[in-house]
Amino acid sequence: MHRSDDYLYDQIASQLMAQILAGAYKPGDHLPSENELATQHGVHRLTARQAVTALVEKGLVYRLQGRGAFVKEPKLDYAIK
Amino acid sequence: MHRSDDYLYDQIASQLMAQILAGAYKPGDHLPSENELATQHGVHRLTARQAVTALVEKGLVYRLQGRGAFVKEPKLDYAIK
Amino acid sequence: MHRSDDYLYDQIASQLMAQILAGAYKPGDHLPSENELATQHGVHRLTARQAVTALVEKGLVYRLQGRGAFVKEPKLDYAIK
Amino acid sequence: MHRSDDYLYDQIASQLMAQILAGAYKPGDHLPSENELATQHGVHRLTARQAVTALVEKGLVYRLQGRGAFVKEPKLDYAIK
DNA sequence: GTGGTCTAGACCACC
DNA sequence: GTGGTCTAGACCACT
Repeated sequence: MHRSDDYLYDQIASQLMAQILAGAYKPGDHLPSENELATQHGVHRLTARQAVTALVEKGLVYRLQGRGAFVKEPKLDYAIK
Repeated sequence: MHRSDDYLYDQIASQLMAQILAGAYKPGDHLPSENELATQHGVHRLTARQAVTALVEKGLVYRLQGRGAFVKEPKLDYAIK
Repeated sequence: MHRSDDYLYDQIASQLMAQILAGAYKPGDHLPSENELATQHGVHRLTARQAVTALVEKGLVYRLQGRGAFVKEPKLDYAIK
Repeated sequence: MHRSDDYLYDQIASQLMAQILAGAYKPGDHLPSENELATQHGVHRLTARQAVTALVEKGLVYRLQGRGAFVKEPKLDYAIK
């Protein structure tokens, strides 16, 4: 098990999650693309991608092929985590 | 959506799954390492890793850091899928 | 049916083909990537991609996933076309 | 406290350090990978890794994730050690 | 022009 | 010696 934020992708994921929870990205909003995230954070696209994947696994966002990643409609459960 | 086996990792995953269901790898058994799978199939380790990840997501195997990947004890649900 | 060079991708393909036949790219050589071709010709990457695809279909080059496109060893048949 | 060169990794580190100070590896140069060092010296990769870590701690080299280890620009301080 | 897959090869964390 | 992360950069599938 690893502590959160030990890794680059965790840091990026945490930051995005904070922005989502703060309402900077609202349900249905388009997240920055993997390329944008990579450029913004100075990492490779795959690392940015891992961050988005982490949020998908947390149930905060979903991806559409060829479209991008979007904020999910909150379900009661992710305020609890 | 993509058809199964369109991709290399799907092919490897399908083959491993078949072997697990056929009993070639039994619950608790150690799967070949990512490096072995990569060598056997002539792919990069990451592609082999994606195959194992697919099986993890299907609930057929689990991973232990520094140890390897192992066949799960079957639960009633994966005969159904 | 369309006349050759009606389309941008045909022009790019023709140019690449000329370079290959002239020996600027030799068998086994790595062609410029789709991104490079797109930038060089000021076109969308998809257009550059179509050019390379045309050469693949002509049998002049082959692609390797994650590697790029390479000039084929000439076989008797492509002098005929 | 241990005497230098009591351990394999110290011997490898000393050797690398000598090569750096002799200019065989110059500032910015890429050191051999951990795997190469392990093979060259017939040791386990972890041992090779410890050697590089020792040089990092001495301030002679730095590591970049996914890239390798590189010789540092000399700063006044490592003549002192 | 996005996300999806793949190659190549490195270091990191753990057993 | 395994899986985990990361870089670099390519092609693939889809909108």
